[in-house]
Amino acid sequence: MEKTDLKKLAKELNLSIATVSKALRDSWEIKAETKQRVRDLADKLNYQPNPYASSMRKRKSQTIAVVIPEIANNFFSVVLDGIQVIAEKKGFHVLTYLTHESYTNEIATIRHLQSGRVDGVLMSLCSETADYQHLVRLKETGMPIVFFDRIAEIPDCPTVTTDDYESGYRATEHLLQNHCKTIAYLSLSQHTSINRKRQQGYIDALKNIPAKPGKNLAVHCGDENGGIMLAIKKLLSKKNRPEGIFASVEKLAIATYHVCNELKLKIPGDLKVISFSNLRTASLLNPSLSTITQPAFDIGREACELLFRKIEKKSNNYMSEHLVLKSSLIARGSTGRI
Amino acid sequence: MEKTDLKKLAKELNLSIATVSKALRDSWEIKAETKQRVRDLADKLNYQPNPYASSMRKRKSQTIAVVIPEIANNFFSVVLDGIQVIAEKKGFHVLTYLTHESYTNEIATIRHLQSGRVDGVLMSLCSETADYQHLVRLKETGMPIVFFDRIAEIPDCPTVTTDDYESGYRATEHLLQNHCKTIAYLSLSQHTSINRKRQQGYIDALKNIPAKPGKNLAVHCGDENGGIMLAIKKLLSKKNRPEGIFASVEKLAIATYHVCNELKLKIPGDLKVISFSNLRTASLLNPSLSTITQPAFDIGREACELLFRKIEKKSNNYMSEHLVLKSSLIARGSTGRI
DNA sequence: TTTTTCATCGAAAACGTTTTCGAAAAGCAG
DNA sequence: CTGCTTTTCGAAAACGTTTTCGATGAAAAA
Repeated sequence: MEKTDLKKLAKELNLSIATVSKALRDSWEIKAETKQRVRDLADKLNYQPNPYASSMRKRKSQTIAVVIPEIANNFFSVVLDGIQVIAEKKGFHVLTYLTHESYTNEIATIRHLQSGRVDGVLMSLCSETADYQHLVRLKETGMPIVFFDRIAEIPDCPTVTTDDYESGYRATEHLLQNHCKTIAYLSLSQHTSINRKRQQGYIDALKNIPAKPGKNLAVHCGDENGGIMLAIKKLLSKKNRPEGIFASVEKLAIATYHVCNELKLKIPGDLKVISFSNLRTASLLNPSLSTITQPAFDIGREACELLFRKIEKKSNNYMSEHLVLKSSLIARGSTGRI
Repeated sequence: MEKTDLKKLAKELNLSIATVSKALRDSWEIKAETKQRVRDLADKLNYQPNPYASSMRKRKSQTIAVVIPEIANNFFSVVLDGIQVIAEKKGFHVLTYLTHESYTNEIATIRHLQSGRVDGVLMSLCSETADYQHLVRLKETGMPIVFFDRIAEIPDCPTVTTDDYESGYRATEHLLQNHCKTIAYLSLSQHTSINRKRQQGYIDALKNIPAKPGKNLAVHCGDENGGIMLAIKKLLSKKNRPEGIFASVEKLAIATYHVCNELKLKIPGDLKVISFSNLRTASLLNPSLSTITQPAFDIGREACELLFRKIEKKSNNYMSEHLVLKSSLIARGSTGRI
């Protein structure tokens, strides 16, 4: 059975292509009875309009792109879930692109997105990205972009983030209250927006709290596994190793657990750990992991809704919302008293 | 700066649209010097060909669809990673669709895929799916489909799976060897291909092993969280509760851990647990979780490569490969002696 | 009756590519 | 200089929609 198109329907019904097209989109120009005839045959022949022809003619693709550093990651995969739910509700399709934390990949992806393949872009920067030229160029073509989590500071671009500064502050405070005298801050890269804010929260907590402040100890580990393990092992092997670790992303906490196993360090006895994390098994770890948990699903939902508002009424160009959702600190065993 | 298209390039260069088009795709018909002129201007004006026009004309979209039950799932997100890597290498785009374990959603998605939006489909069935009509119809339109993990038995459809029967057998055997006299088998649904094979392995292991066989105890929990917790709680509250649990998917093991916490049951003392799982923190759980781990990334990679072979040489219709990768059983604390 | 309006449809021009086919020019052999 | 091939390009027809605009006939208003 070859594909059925408008022409075929038209011939079969003794109508013009134009009439069939209008009937299918329920135009007022077409008589009710004709519409029904058209719909019936369309159903019978299982007609599916060619999305590429339609997209070309209407110059919109009903498609959005999601550009993220990685997918095998609890945070991003849940965000994507939220995005998909909204997109599906709007009848939009979702193309996902992974940068794998590579700036070069990000450039290439963004460059490609100039083609008009998508009507909008949802994006979280890769850890290497320190320059926003490519994103500014994309934005200048009129492409609606919404950033989430790892955002780019670009004028008139909506963002969805969490209260990273406050969370960083509270996490550090939490460690201090649990008697950590020295606290290390772990991150992948110093470039990302989230790192800057979380680290600033960490620094300010160390400064402002009257209890004898641990010294500022920030470690940027890079994003590949070997380097992370090495950096943490080095940190924890020093004779004056920190008493607490604040991991700015989940994989650093996981690595810390593994290193502690290797070095026979007890959590929370020898080392207390808290981490940004969306691990669903945080409470089942040994010991259970204290986390700052971001509302990942809502981030995806809100970012996607923001994007659709941008897509639908481009006129409202003055709109530049910055949505900040709240993360929640959940204290568990890894920061508990011995 | 308005978008640049072939017409604009042609006018600027005093060439025809045809020539510019052919120059950009490096046709032999075009003089080297002309090609260079065209490429230079295209670069300068940042020309990006309109993918929809191109797709319509060439009748191929350079796009594949991935249809999976959920994305916030360690297994599927890693599979997707593998898929993306291959797709990107081939210059293809990836549309993802989530069925959220709903048959209705699956039907709608598959129906839409008849439109020609994609050149091929990678798919894992939702747990409700017991009937393959919609998939057969899609296949009959000539759409290349490759199933992975939860496959549909449809003639001439390549599949990528793991050795589910053997793994089910080995997992059960492992529990028996660790002195479980009664073993419950947990699954989401009895419809899926993986469930049938894993459960059959379980049943045969119970039958074939001479040591006093535990009785066959299969529980199908459904796929929503409340139901799962309830079913497991009911199972473990019975006075003759099983001594071992074989969870056919990760979320059932997680739920089991939570229920055990609630009921004050000790793992592995009161209950031993093994599960199919791609949890990266399995070794860090309390207790560490014995797993059958599937090579998720490779499944994605292989499935995608199979799909591209289907897409590229449709002629080879006789090809109907069934790739079976090996899972690995990793014994950890949850099945250990007390 | 004549003129206007209204309801219903169709012809045709887009949308931006790719590809076929023929034309022109240039080179070469005779 | 003639006939032939080769090189290089352009005209035009697709691909399947959507949309504008005009045509037609019938009903309503004059």
